[in-house]
Amino acid sequence: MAELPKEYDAKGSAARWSQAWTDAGVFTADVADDRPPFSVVIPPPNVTGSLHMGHALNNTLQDVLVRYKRMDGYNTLWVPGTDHAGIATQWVVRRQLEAQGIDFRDLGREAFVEKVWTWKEEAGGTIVNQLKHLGVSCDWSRERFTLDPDLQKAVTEHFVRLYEEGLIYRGQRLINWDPLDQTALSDLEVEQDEGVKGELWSFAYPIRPEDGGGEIVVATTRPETMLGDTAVAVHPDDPRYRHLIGKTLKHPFVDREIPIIGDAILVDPEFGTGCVKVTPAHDPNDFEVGKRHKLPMINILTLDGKLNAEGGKFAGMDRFDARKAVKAAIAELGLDRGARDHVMNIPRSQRSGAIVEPMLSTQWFVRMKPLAGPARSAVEQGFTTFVPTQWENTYYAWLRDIRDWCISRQLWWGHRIPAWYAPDGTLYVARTFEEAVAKAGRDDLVQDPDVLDTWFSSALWPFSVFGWPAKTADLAKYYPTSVLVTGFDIIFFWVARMMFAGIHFTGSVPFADVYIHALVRDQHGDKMSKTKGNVVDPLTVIDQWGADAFRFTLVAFAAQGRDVLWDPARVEGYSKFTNKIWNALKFAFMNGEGYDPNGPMEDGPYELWIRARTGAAVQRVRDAIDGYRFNEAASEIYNFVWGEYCDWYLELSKTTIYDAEASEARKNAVRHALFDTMGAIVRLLHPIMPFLTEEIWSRLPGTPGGFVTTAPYPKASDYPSDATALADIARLQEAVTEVRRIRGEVQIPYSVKVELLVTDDRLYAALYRHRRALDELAGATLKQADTFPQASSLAVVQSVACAIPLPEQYLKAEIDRLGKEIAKVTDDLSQLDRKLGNKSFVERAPADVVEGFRSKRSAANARLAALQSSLDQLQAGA
RNA sequence: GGGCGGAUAGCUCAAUGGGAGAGCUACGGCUUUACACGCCGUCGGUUGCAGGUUCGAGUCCUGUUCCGCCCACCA
Repeated sequence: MAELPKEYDAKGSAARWSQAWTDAGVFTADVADDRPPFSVVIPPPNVTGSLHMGHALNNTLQDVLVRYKRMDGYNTLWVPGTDHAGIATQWVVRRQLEAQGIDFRDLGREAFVEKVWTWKEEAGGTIVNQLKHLGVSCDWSRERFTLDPDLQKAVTEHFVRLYEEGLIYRGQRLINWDPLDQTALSDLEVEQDEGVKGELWSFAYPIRPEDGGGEIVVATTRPETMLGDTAVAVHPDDPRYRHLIGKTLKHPFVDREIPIIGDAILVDPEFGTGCVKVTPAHDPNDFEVGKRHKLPMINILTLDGKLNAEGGKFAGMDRFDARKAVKAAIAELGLDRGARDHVMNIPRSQRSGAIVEPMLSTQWFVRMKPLAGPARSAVEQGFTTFVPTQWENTYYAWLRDIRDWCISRQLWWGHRIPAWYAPDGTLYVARTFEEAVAKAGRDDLVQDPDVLDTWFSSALWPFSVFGWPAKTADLAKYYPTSVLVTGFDIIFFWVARMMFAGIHFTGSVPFADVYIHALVRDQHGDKMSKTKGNVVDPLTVIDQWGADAFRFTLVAFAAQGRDVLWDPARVEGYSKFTNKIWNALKFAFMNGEGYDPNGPMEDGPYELWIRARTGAAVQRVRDAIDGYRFNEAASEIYNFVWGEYCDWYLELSKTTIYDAEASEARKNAVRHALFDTMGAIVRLLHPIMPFLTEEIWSRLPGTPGGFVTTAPYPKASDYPSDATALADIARLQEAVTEVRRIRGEVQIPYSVKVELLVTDDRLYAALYRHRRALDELAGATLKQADTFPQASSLAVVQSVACAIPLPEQYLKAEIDRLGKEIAKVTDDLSQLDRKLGNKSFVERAPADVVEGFRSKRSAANARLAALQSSLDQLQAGA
């Protein structure tokens, strides 16, 4: 038997096996392999990113599925890759340049993009390397980047086709403008800062003297926008103001006359003064009013958030300075009508944090309604299933109320919009410049300077990675993919968009299942964030406890529909699990000398038992993974390994190993069970703990060789059940546990052997076969007896009273124990009596349920009687 | 304003309508020859609250409180 290191070397194993797998190309999928495919595309992390807990959880769960399916005989492919992440990446490089005193704008577009590429080549591999530390089994030969030439082609195709179908249009709309990044944003990229304390400030617009004079009071949270007001609206049925509709106001600062209009949709007469200032170019509601009433739409802001020439004397001021200045100027004119506290939401850019301005702007949009419908019904009809299903409602709700998607971004890093303009402004959308020139019949065309929303390219990921629009073999084999594993935070950003893009362009849903996992939070349930300082770095955890323990922890935490509350104690605990397994292996090695997998074997009851238990565990683990109940899979393996294989089988195996009279065939059978069960364990566990299991597999005698990662996943049918052995060992376990409890409570150390006296012939005969086990596991010597000595402790096994003779010193403790036990059983019994005394229960409950309670009652009765008589006897003697 | 999720042992979490469990912690014992990163045992509960359905509710229904999240244009 080969030498086994004293401890498991997590780091060494990770390095060794990662390399070995790569060298052997075991994760490289063969498109010609005609076994059924199982394919997954990674949610591509930002190329700027570094691995955080969310990535770790996400990729561990994918790896569990992928490794499981690979072992289980599927042609398995996991496509890795990264996302170019427009805004985020542009910022990273922009800041680096700023640190060198360079303004990226001075560099010019081409040079800047060149810089970003250089940076990407140098630093973009960080997250990929970090993923490898986690042990993911991606097919790196198929790694993709969303700006790869092929994927650019796919994005262009996507855009052009949608444009040709009338599903993409260019138009002037009110969009979300980020004055810091100076780009438009989609609705999803804007977050609301909720419950901000602000003020609702009122001022008066004077009514023209020729319209009768007087004033009308309006309120606003953004005073500076009054510079863009082109109307004041009242409710058409409001008796207070009805008569003013059609009259005109004089703007106090700019040379403009403002009509009073009636609008029943905008105005709630109950709110504020019942009069609303209308700024169509800077408020979504007002924009609609502007369209309804054909009002002028006056943009008062520059792209960096200052007042433009329309701002009159406030022109050039920053928007927030202008706010104060406008208020002051109004007050000077005596038009200030006071302010009151007001709690409001402030829209901020998800990326930059800047306060977003609604701004009238010409941008590119995707018409969503026609695309959303099929995406919805595909899920409704079950072509794609969300796990847990509750997320389907979230998905439906978003698609139901969807609005058009603003896809143009005023950035330099990203997919350039395939649209060209002639000098006269005529627009040509084409796949290439040449195609545009051909369409235009001239070559003095200028390409649209904007790039596309990053998510516009991510939407194609499940098929662009396979070469779409080309009809590749990979596309035919691996698309649609089997499952998408992702977090709920990008159901709208990504999942929904992949759904409609996939359905629209390929005619089929991009994945059969969507498994939605939770967020990783800290121990207190708070979101991890750099500002809070509660971020846990996965690489630090891996470094300290090893990737196996880390992955096991993540999987054990991944209960459906629950957030993961990170608790460092759990990793420590599971690192002990790796140690436990290693030591079990060590035990097998120490006693495995002479093992011959093909030699004669004679199984004993314990071998039959562990085989049956293994089969049951295999089935439970398979069921759990099949149902995406990852935490259950982890806990089943944990309990089986620790609670059955180690706690029971290893101990029971000693009865043969240490038995000088046991035959070689018996010993060989035990060695086989030790190694074979370990072989089942490492295969069962491999998807969760890839390195430890590969390390063990490589050393395990009796395996066919090769990697565990390509070994077949255990099947329950390989481990036949055996009802006799199960019942037999259950009885033994009951006896051992009973003796141990008495030892524990009466405080008899194991150094003191006890006798277990049995009068019942059948029980004695049954336990006799296990007398060595009783000795080994409970320190009890089995003896047949006619009567029990007065000074003894009571052990009840299978409702039969047995006795453990006790030296004088333990009798007091035994009396206490019996008292407590009697109280417990009495209580127990009274509940059972109550239940079974209930006529309706006995009549209406299913027979097997009633029968179950009856047998529990008779067991409790027997136990109580035994306890009572034992106590009586002891007290009589005392 | 609408919607979703959660609330179970000190902590983190389980429990197809059939007597509420596990791990960790705590407490007691054990240097038993794989493992003290261990072994054996014990304590610990009005399942947020109030109703209802049912022979039977942590589980289903109604209401309610707290926590978290998502969506939404009230100036």
